[in-house]
Amino acid sequence: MGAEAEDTHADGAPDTRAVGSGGRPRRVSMADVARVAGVSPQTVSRVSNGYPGVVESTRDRVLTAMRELGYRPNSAARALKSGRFRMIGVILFTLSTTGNMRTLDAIATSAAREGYAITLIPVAVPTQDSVRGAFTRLGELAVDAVVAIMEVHLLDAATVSLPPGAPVVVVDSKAGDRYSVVDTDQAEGARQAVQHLLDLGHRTVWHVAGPEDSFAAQGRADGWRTTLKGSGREVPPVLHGDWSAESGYEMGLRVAAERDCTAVFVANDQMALGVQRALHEQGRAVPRDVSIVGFDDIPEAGSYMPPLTTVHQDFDEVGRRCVASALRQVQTDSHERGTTLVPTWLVVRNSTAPPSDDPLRGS
Amino acid sequence: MGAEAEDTHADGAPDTRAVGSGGRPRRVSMADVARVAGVSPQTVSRVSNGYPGVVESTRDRVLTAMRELGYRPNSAARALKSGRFRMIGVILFTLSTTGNMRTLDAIATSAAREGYAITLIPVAVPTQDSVRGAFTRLGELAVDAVVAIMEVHLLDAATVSLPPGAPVVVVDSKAGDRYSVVDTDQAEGARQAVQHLLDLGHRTVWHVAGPEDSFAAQGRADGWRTTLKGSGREVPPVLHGDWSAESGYEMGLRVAAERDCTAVFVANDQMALGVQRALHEQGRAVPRDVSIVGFDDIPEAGSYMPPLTTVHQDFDEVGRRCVASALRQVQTDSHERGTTLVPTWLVVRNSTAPPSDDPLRGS
DNA sequence: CACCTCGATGTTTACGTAACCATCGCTCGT
DNA sequence: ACGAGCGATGGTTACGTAAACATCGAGGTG
Repeated sequence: MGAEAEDTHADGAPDTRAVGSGGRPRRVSMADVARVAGVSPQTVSRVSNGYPGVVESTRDRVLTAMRELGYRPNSAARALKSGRFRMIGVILFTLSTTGNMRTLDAIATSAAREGYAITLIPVAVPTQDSVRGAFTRLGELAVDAVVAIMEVHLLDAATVSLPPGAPVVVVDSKAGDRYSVVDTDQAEGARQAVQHLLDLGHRTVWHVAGPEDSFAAQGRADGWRTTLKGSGREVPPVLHGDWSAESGYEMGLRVAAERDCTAVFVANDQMALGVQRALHEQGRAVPRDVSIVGFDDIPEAGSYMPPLTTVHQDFDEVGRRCVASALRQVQTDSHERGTTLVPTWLVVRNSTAPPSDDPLRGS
Repeated sequence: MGAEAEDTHADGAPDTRAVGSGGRPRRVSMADVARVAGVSPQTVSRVSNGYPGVVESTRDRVLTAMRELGYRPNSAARALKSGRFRMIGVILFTLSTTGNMRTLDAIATSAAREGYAITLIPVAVPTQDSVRGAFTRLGELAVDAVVAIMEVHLLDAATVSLPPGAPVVVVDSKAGDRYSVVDTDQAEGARQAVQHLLDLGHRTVWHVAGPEDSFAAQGRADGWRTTLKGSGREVPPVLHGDWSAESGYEMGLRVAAERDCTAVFVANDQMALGVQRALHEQGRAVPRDVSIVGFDDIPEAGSYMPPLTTVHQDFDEVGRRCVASALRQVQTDSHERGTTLVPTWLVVRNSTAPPSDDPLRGS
């Protein structure tokens, strides 16, 4: 429906308003609909918002008039009056990491189900109009709530100033004492990965971590360390990558040089790909010589060579809970704190096996 | 800056307005700033928008008052008055394909540079308030322009009704006769891939395509077919995947069964990963027995085993041109048509080589 | 020296909506 | 039968901003 009013040029009947050069047609307003339907603008408002207290016949008349005129509510006016935008802002540094992207996707889907749209809040992008000496336009973000996918201290330092009073939900951070925090249970995920390798009989497990300033990376490294210590195992030095496959390759070379190493837990699947390649190039077979467990369970993980055993992150659930918390705060005009952890689970594929008795390996 | 006014509760001086339960503090408006600065609201407006015609001393006084009160422009009121939202809507079905995601990222970055934010327009998501018999809230999208990342016929069929009169830019589609279309030069990219393989001495090139309803997939398949025919080569049957590595694996098994096949052009890098694995499992070495060229040049492509030769898509440039066209239309209140193609280039890595003289392969 | 011009600033108004309150007409209870 | 009560609808107003127009004062020109 609505197609017949979609294109004012294509329709048989020419638009009644001036469409001439530059003079925009001035959108159909409630008053127009009210006039055609023979009711007051207020009744149109009630119908438009689905409020009760409008008799069926009147409602039909209004809806017909709306269709006829191609009426569309003016969200600016509505927002001005109601103070609500039906919009959630998502603030992040980059879309180019799988985790951010999938979290965003989940948030958008979940929000849409509640009738909320998503605005991307760009960060640290120098705007051109700064030269005009005016306040930055990006400060006026028309959002009812904000979901930040970043470490809290980065959020604090960010150049955006959040709308005061707007609820904030944070992903990928601690600080549950200040905001509502939703996150994957990084430590538990790491534990699942490490325990799986220990159960297979590996003496210890190496770790290729993400960048040091990432809270997710820290959480996974902590979980790895804690699990090893809890089992009384030796804790090898941490190797830090930057989430990229390329950095995984570099760390993989380091791992390959450690002839003792029979098992590696890699903090994300992209780096795991690089580790696999490095091991392969160095003649160390996966999983015969070295077992690998990744993190994320990206769609491609099942197509690695060999298919990657990895910790599955439930991004959809993270998104759902973010939106749920944000909207709860918006609707009750309250402020939530505390941390919600979303469970992970291990997906066992072919990159892990018991350690072999390879005579090459010393001691 | 702004931190001192960020939290009305924390400050020493209690807010002069009622902050009680539910009664929100009513934001600082231009009138408030004007009163404090001792000027008219209009002058505040001029300063806020960076308009000329305000003397330096007055401007300073206003800016000081703004800072003092923690003033933030009300975008709803601004949009209501000006009719502009400084917002671009991006409409797409899913974020879960690399191409969509990277295009979105590029658009967001490019838009931010111009002071525009991005709203994600979800498609075909059933909303809860449909039960209320009201118009869907998602129809009121507050955007000045729309970028659609999808085939045009899908856009037409989509459940969203675009704001009438708003400029539309389309990616991944033909229909330059109706809209402004920006896209990667799929055919040329395919040509580069196929020509590279032919130049290496391969007799012909097989093709693992994307889904049939994708315009990008069609464009790449057409480019492949045209290049082969142009060189008088045999055109093998097209194999269709769905962009996923898993589907690439399935098609890879089919390719591996074709003992004649020495070269494959795969329509994206994820599927190429699957093809690699299938060939590997079937004992056909890459690139010795079969050469592979992918499409996209995702960051992981260099970490495949072997590193993948692929066609690089310049997503950033696509995003830039989308935003440029959209904003040009917004600012001049015009309607652009025509197609802009963004060049691709071949990135040669290790998955391609001249065909070997493997005796297994018949004549 | 009166007048004109132009730059700086103020005043008025309308943008489209929804909350609030008023009004109107009907039904139900006694 | 008549008023209370209630459901349906209308009238008024304010949300915060920016365009259009008005005003005011200073400096230049004849």
